[in-house]
Amino acid sequence: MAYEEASYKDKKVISIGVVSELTGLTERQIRYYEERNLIFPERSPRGSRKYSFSDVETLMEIANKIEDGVQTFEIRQEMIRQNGKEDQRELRKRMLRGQLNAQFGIQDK
Amino acid sequence: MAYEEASYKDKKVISIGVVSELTGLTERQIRYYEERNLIFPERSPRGSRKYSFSDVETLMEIANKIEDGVQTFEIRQEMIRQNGKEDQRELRKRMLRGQLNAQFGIQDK
DNA sequence: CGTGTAAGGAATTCTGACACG
DNA sequence: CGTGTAAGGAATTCTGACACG
Repeated sequence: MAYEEASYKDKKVISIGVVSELTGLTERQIRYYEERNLIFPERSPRGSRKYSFSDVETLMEIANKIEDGVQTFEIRQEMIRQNGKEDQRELRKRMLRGQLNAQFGIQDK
Repeated sequence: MAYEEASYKDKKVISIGVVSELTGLTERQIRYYEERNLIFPERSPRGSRKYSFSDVETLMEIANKIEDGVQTFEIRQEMIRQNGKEDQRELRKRMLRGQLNAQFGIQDK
């Protein structure tokens, strides 16, 4: 775990203008979805928003749902549930790994 | 081949300011290496340079070589040789695939 | 050769607000 | 609720050039 590369997909390096081009959303819309806690860009040293490719994908999904008449509040609920599920999956994986280690001493590093 | 995603690694979406932060190089240096044909950013609709993660990696290698006293001209020579090798590898792969197709009719799509 | 810098302009991004519905 | 817009400022990026060595 010496590396914290987080891979290209999650590195926040894209400015709002490019995200706008990539998603077809206006900057106003993108900022609003942040206000509604649907995405969480980082800030560059100078204060401008930086997005990852993951964020771009999330925004495309949000755009689809909004088009279907889903409200931002509901979208957030879905995301929370979704994250909950992922957390459970991770937890299960970790537990399984623990068992294997106990039985066979498989390296966890 | 319906997709042209080119994966995240090669998508040119990073502005020169962020590349500067990521590589530790000044914008002046980054633009100069482009002038010397070592990197090839795309231009956004409005004309600003856009780099990929691949470009960032290439720039880190360039930075190392420059530090070792290698001149931009030599670095370019190396890159050309390197690309030549990759082309040959690709060619060999393609030829092999062709043989297999001829013998067993394996789908190439 | 590789890099710094001052120069002036054009485009980007930010925030808070008013508007419509 | 979700989005558009005008507003003013601050930061970004661009190009061509002069400088040093």
